[in-house]
Amino acid sequence: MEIALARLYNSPTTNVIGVDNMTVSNQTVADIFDQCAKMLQIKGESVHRWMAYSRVAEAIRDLPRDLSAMAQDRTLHDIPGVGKVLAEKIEELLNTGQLAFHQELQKEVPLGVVEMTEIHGVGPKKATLFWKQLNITTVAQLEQAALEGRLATLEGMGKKSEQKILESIQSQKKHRDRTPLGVALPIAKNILAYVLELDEALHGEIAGSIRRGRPTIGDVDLLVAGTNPEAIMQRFVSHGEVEHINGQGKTKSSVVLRNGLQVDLWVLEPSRFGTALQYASGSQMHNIRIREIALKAGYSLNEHALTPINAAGELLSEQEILCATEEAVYAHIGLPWIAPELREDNGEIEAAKAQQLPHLVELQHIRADLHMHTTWSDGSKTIREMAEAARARGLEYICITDHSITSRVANGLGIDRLLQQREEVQRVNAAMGNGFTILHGTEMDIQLNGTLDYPDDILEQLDFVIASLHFGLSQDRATITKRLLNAINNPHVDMIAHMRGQLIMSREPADLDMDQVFAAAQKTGIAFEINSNPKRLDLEAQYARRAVEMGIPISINTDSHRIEQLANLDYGIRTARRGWVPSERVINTWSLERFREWVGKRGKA
DNA sequence: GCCGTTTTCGGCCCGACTGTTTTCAGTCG
Repeated sequence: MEIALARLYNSPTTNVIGVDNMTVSNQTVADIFDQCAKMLQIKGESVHRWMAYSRVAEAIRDLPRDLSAMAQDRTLHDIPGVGKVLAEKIEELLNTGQLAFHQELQKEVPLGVVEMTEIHGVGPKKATLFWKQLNITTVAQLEQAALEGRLATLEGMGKKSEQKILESIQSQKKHRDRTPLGVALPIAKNILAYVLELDEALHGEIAGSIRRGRPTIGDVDLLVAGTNPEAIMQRFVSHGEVEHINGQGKTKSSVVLRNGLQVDLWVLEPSRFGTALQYASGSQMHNIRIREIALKAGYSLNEHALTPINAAGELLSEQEILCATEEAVYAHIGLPWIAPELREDNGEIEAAKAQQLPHLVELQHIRADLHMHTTWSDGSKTIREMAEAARARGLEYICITDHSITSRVANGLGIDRLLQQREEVQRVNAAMGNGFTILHGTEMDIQLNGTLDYPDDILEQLDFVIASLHFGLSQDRATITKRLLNAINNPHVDMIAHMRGQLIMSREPADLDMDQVFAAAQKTGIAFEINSNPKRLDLEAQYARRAVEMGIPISINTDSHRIEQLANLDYGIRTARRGWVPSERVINTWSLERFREWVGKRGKA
């Protein structure tokens, strides 16, 4: 996990004293807790103490509510890992914009030393060594010292270590951030396929955070079952995109690609594939919990096997249990298989124990795509071409939802063209024949003042109405929330698309008051979209989960502007599964009849 | 610092790889 120091420093909340009318974001609290964890670690505090801060930071990042709202409800203790001390620290941050404990720590450990530990190959011990021995307190100073050969003279260091640190600093300058899922997944598939071309590589899986469906990826984890690890590893490191080999062993190797992405490969014999896949899929916190449960059941669990432990606490290695599948791993410790997208230690283990895991939506459950564009606005294909492509992908119905008039750059439709388009939809529908239906809808803009682009008497005539925020996304919280509520409260609007307006790693989400938004949606019965475009993946999983818990319907759509984008549905499904979304709650898994009935009950024919 | 069909204290997962050692510490996942 990387700490975004720049973001933390630039956040006004850390510099302002005595703020009362300023909201401290969840992100800021998480960043400060992460820094506390790092500083405690450098200070040599107990691993359990600093891990407590790190765990809570991670939990806060995945929270679907504002900490400030939770503090008012007195529900901070509901966050796993938050006890008396951390709840008080969160409240201090929310109330004052700063944390005295954090500032005290900074007097003992310079933040530049924390920053050094973010360099690959530099941990708390090395960072402390450079700081205490050479008085180095910034990454720039560390780079200079490495160039001058001063690091190699230290105890426990040598020329090779110095060179590695130098390379890490320089490579980190090129590639600091995480990688979007939409970039990492195709690369992972490509490299895995390349390795599997080798006869000795029997089968494999993409593991890690890609398998869990996270919207951004730190590194790619691959797993291969095979009989000749050396040959498989050699094949792996000889892939054309490999720029640097971090390490190459018999069971694990790690490389860096030309684009800066790190890829790790584990190779195990097929009989151990299940334990290895379970291990490599993570998350770390899920695995810690699973291994604790294994211990209570009398086993030590690692990536190779489940090993029984006798009363004296000794491993009975000769009795180890091999698992070729993940199902076997979970079964041996008394749990049903848990879908990888749920494995974040976010309640999935408790649900598994209670036999209450959700029946998650799958790609093949989807019968319709309710959000796509054509040449009528900014799409590249005609209604007919989009329909044919959707039918070829196995869908039963689609809804054409071109932009409305306010999106002038997207050639948005005025009322006249919207009505003309309806006639063409009817013509193409007839031409398509039985067994496939094209619905006519719109993706209607919500104007800056909250006004909708079409009047109610026009909306009434459409099969399905989407409302979207496309601009003015940096309005203040009260303004943009009111604007969105205006759309949610219109009975003719059936769905809000890509609600928060985020673009992964390039645009922050709008500052919506999500408590108000969810409450309004629960009242009106409107659906929320999970947009499958890998640049959006909006709603994010934690909000999708909250929607499910509140009974708000979900729709998973591609927002396609080109035929190839229809395949993006896979990303939306992964996001929905991370959000614990069961298929019966997804309106486009329903038959056309049921879907029409649902829309009809919302106030239209 | 958290947590509890081992509850208010004593626990809190497990192994691979590298470089510097000469048996292991540090880092990473």
